[in-house]
Amino acid sequence: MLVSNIMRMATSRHERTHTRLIEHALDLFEAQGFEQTTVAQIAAAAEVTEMTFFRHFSSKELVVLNDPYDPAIADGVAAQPADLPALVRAVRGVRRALNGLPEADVERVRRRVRIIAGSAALRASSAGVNAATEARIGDQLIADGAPALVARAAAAAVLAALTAALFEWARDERLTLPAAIDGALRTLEGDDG
Amino acid sequence: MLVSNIMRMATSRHERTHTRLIEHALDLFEAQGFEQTTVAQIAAAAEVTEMTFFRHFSSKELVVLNDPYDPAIADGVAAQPADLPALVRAVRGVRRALNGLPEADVERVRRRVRIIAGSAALRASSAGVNAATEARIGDQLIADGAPALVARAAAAAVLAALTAALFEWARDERLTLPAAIDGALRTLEGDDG
DNA sequence: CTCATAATGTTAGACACTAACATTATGAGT
DNA sequence: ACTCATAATGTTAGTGTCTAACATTATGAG
Repeated sequence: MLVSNIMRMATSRHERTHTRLIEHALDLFEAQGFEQTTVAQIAAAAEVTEMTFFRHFSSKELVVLNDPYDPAIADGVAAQPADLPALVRAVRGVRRALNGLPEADVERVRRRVRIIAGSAALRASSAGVNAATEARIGDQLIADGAPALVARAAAAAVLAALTAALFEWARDERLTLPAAIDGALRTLEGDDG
Repeated sequence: MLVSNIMRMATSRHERTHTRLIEHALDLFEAQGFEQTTVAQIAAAAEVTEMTFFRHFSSKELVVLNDPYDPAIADGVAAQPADLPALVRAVRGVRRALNGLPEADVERVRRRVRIIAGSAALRASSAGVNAATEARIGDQLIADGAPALVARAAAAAVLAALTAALFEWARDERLTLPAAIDGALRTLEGDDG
């Protein structure tokens, strides 16, 4: 019963329409822009109703903003020695968590980031998605002895720099994802001229 | 004619309903929360129509997000010596721009920030408001010779840390606004343990 | 007091999203 | 293969933000 569930899960109806919605949504966002695309259009392209769209994604933004790498980041921060400055701990924690990124679907990620970077609404609510991670990083820094103000500022700065790196990477074809991330993080460590 | 215009501007009808809308909006946001308050309620309290509300504020968020200190920040960055690291230039530029804050209405600012910090929607779109300032800081850093990636990361980090400082200040009554800002900025300079 | 125009009102509608209930499809056990 | 609980989707009706086009009222300059 468990096994059959797992077997079925690989391509259940729910999952099929889920990916179908994502694909058509991204296509439309690239072709017409995010704000110019209505949920009705996406639903029609995926041959479902608007209602079904909202059953899969609680908002139009969340079709694009699906960050599965979040929990790892807070763990990476927790793994840092507590006697380092808060900002350094945050930077190294993020670097550690993002070192082993799955090389596989980098192009798919770049596509999404490009769409996000191209829409003010998406950029804004991508900050909202990051808020949970930011809070957890801050909590971890506080638990390791940092003052609240310092911890919140460090967490916010690292995530903002990381997001900026992603946007630059999406914009500049010559950049590698690890190179962009490392460049941004090193900026925070003062390793530049 | 010019004089009479100025005299009238101090309390024109437009300006009166403008401030009336703001006051009633903030009152309602504090009493019921931002998302629980409808524009219709605000308009009714201010004795105008919804349409009038949107003529004064292009979105519900913009009643609270009214940052008049933006252009000064980019100027402060421009005033820094170009041979310093980008992050340091950004930090010192912001510090310089925010040194002479009008002491007067600090409590009014704290009220607004508290409302913003208490709503996910407002936090998200406050990032949107900062985007223009962030872009200008980044442009300035690039103009002074910083690589694009470093410039964007530094600008994003500084503004994010600044925002975090504002939220902490709104939350912690013991904090002074200058102290909060300075604490966040010094975190980015590595001046802590 | 008159008149241009600034300020607000009215109406109609698009779009994102929610709630309650109805319908269809899918697979598990038989 | 058949039955049936339930997962998945559909339908309908609505709220709330925001826009556009046009109508009305208030304000101050001459």
